[in-house]
Amino acid sequence: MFSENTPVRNSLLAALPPEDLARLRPSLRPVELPFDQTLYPADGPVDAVMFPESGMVSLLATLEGGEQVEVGIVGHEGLTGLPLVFGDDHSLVEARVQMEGTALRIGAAAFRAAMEESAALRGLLLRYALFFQAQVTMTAACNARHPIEQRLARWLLIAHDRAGDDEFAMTHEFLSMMLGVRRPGVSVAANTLQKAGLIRYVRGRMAVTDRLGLEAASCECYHTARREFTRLLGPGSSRQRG
Amino acid sequence: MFSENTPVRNSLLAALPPEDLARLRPSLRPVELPFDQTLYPADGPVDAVMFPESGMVSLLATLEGGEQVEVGIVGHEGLTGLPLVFGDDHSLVEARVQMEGTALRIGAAAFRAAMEESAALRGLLLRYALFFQAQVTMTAACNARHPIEQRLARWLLIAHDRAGDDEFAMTHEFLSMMLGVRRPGVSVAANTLQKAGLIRYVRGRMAVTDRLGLEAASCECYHTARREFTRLLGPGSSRQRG
DNA sequence: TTTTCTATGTCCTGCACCGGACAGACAGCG
DNA sequence: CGCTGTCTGTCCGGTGCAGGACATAGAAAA
Repeated sequence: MFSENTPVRNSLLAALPPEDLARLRPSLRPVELPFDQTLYPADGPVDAVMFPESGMVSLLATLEGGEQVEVGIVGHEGLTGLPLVFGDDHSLVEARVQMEGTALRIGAAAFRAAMEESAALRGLLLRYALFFQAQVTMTAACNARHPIEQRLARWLLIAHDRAGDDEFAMTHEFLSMMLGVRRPGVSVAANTLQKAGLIRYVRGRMAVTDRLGLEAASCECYHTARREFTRLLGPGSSRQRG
Repeated sequence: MFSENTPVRNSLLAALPPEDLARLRPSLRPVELPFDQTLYPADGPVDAVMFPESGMVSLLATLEGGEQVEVGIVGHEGLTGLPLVFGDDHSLVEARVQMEGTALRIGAAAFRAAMEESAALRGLLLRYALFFQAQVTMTAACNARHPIEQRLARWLLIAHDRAGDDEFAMTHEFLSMMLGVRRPGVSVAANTLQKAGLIRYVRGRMAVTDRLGLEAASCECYHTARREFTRLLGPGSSRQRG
């Protein structure tokens, strides 16, 4: 569907052995990820796997009353449609685009076939699934114990990692939904971070001005998840353990 | 290691085709799960998979400062050592026995071999992994939004499911650690549930007296997780989707 | 320019829960 | 029997955040 020489910008695909990637390529179609698009709804069918090349997708649990809580984030380092990796075609959570971008899409049937063909793909995606589990685990602990300001810092770091730019679009209103707190709560926390010189923002534009300071202001959950990512999917992780 | 005719009381093993189970049996050893035993530590190696036949095991994330937050629970319906299912031998979370019981244990190497041999085992355990993910997801949302009383009710229901008895050992102190709240907070919530006639307790003995009422008092998270379990692992779930 | 919309800052009240402390109650043990 | 340890109920002050409201300030539209 696109030239064999086009470099892939999704880390998972990039980590595949060239032959495995080559076999996968004909099934991969580039697609846009427009802001606010729902890739699949909560408690509904999953018809494709997306490998983002840019942008950011949130996974949101929906509670009765309709309120949503973010439990995971996917960018160019991962994939959406995780249930398909497990051989299921149904998702408990909604996948929604939070920063526009592009992705490579593969339909459920083709994906299933590819998984059966390629042991490298299976191993890699299972490691990603384990990382994602770690992310959700840290979110559960974080939601239970950490104050807004630390969670905000964590979220901004994750967004910064995916944005590919120090500046990106982001309102307090939006952040409040992601963190599951009130909007003024975000304003106060963001103000504190801004006064500390870690970020700058005006009307929906957010900029990270002191990355290291922001890391120090966040809870450990960010680092724990990143360390887990590196262990499972970082350089040198493909010669495998168990 | 034990007679081929001994019925297995672990739901996952019981759901295996007889031939697959028979092949697995020689590697399975019955072990005790004494109260408070750590099966594997946080951020440490996982050397075996355990299929509990009774009792209950908590998975606990540890935050800096040493405080622990429960993110998942395993009983006779599941297994511990989930990273081994993903081809990894390391766990971010601690697995600790919270209600004594027994389990069937299989070492990491034998488990790995069994996974390679049996497609049924792989499929089944991947579905369990997906259910477990749902459990952690709901916990993340629940920790973010639900008050102590509802979370307590949810936890008691989960414990009740595993206990195999309407009465079981359970102190407020212990519950407070599991829920990540103060002990008096549990006392107040438990008192409310008791006054409503849903539970009874004295000095470390807890009894569920109105199961349906307790379900009504809990948040939806309990039902959501149970529905997901039924869908993935309940009767008739083995002829597979994707 | 003025109008309108959206994003942000700020204030209020109220509640859930924290951290800490303490007293009563029950159980096991000498 | 009393002693001791553990479990539970309750109260304190304090805080973080909810729910709600309102003012202000950029930005976009007219």
